[in-house]
Amino acid sequence: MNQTMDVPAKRNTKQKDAVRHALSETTGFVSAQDLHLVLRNHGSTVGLATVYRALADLAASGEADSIQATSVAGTGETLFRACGQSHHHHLICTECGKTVEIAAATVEKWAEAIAAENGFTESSHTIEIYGRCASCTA
Amino acid sequence: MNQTMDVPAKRNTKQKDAVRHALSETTGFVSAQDLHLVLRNHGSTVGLATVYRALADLAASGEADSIQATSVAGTGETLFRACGQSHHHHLICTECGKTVEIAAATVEKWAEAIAAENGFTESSHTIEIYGRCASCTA
DNA sequence: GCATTATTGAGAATGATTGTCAATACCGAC
DNA sequence: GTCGGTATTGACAATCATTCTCAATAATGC
Ligand SMILES: [Zn+2]
Ligand SMILES: [Zn+2]
Ligand SMILES: [Zn+2]
Ligand SMILES: [Zn+2]
Repeated sequence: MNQTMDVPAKRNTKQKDAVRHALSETTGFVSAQDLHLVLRNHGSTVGLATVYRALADLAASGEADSIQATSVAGTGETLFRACGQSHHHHLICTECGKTVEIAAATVEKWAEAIAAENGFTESSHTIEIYGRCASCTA
Repeated sequence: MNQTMDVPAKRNTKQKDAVRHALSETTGFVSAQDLHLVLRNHGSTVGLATVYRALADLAASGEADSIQATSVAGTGETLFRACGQSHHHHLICTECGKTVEIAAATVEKWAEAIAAENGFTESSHTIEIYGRCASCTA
């Protein structure tokens, strides 16, 4: 093996757990800033940078999914959500943020096929569906 | 009609044409900053803010498509590309940026159906496929 | 308990994008 | 073609999300 062991051992901290917990409480996607506010409002003294670091870790380990808030009139912030481990996509309400996880083998195959047809390898994809949920259609 | 005319009449300017032209020259997606550099290197004295404004206009009028550069190790900048008018998606090489426009009625229907099944209306979607093109697979 | 060192938090720094505003250049009217 | 009202421009300041810095703190193994 040529793996120069230099990856710092991870530690469990109250802050990281607090972020994980706060994230699991929310139903839809949230920004790091919003989550930080929620935590502070609950008495936590966690720092903003720490929330960013914790979310980055969760996203890296697959415990959380992240998307870019592009919609309309946004500076494009990153939103996070605690999700199932298996590969899936999202149906998101642009009004209340309600999120439904979507898993469809057919589109996975489609995306894979499109890439292959054009000679692309190591393909990946980004697929999100937006709309206004029943509750918000009033 | 109740349309209080207050939309400022658009004007044609050299700068806007320069941006439009520079954008059409590039084959893949480019950032506003990169496009600004290209223009300056070609002798133009166009300002960065103007390039941003022109690109925003082009994107709004449907003359250009935009995506968020998330991929790997990017601060998430917005990329633009002169595209066909009709609705489509993209297959993008993460290495050289080569872009292929994709149009597939089946996924359009699929996305529409998923939204409807869950009681969502006014649905839209974001679908991009990434990979490494033949030339870059060496 | 103790030493080692990953982690934290406050604030500075960064990078992309947008706002400000006086100077400029379109464009339709004369 | 000239003129005038106003949309547009460009240099720079301002904003916003995110990352970096670094001394202080706390988790882990012994
Ligand atoms: Zn998810
Ligand atoms: Zn997928
Ligand atoms: Zn396109
Ligand atoms: Zn589509």
